[in-house]
Amino acid sequence: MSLKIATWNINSVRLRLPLALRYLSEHQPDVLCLQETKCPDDAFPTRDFQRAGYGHFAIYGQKGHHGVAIVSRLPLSAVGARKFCGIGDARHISAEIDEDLGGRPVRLHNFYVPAGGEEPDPEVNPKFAHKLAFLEEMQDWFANDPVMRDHGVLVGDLNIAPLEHDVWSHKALAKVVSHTEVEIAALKNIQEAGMWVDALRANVPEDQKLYTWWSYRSPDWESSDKGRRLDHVWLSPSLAARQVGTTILREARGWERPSDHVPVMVELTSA
DNA sequence: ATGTCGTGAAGGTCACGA
Repeated sequence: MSLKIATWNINSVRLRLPLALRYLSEHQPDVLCLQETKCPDDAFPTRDFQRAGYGHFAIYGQKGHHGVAIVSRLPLSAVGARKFCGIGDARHISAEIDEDLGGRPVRLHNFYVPAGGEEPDPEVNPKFAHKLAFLEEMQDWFANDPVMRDHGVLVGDLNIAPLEHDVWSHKALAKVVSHTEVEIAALKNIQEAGMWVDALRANVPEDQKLYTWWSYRSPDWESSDKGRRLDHVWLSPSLAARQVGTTILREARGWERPSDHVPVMVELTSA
């Protein structure tokens, strides 16, 4: 037996509901974490997910922008949504998955980290300052709250591609928001504070290119392949030992009216 | 530097965020 957890920045859950249902049907994750749902909670398409066998929800959305949700066929409990930087802008939700994995439930965190705007200078760009403050608060939280990081899975669109081969050109993107030194250092600090293990890179050597996002602005995304690894799955040590594998569904970028991000899944063994 | 999406509030297109 195993537990399969997926994460996907879907860029509007209502517009792309058919794609979400297709993904669930074809790949059968137990739990799907969504970002950029762009959907108020009372308009979330729970009925459609229920019909597909996913009847448990943890939702934190708002009108227009951002928004996160956990859609599950397993019961969820202890749902929490943390407001970072004193702003309730629907960027984090967590829940416990009541599935026996080594004798205790799994704590799942679903994040949508601020994109950070264009200019990588917190002095002139308040969006970049917000991103850095958000990352620092994540670090403090996981450093100081062992319960929140214990037996945990952290997923989401972290909007940072940390390694050289997490972007199509390390040199071209050195000063582009998502791959700057200061962001990469901040992400590393969070990882260390929470003792998180990077599950995607556990299966793919660091010298191989690995992407989860391709810009809409490139009409030939597949041939030019100028991607970035912005979406992540992190595991606490107790769960890293249970990892079976990960899958990045690159083909979903070529689906009709796609998101610019593709679904990412991790499989954990319960044996 | 360019490019393309989705949403909301207007108002029959544009601003904004990404």
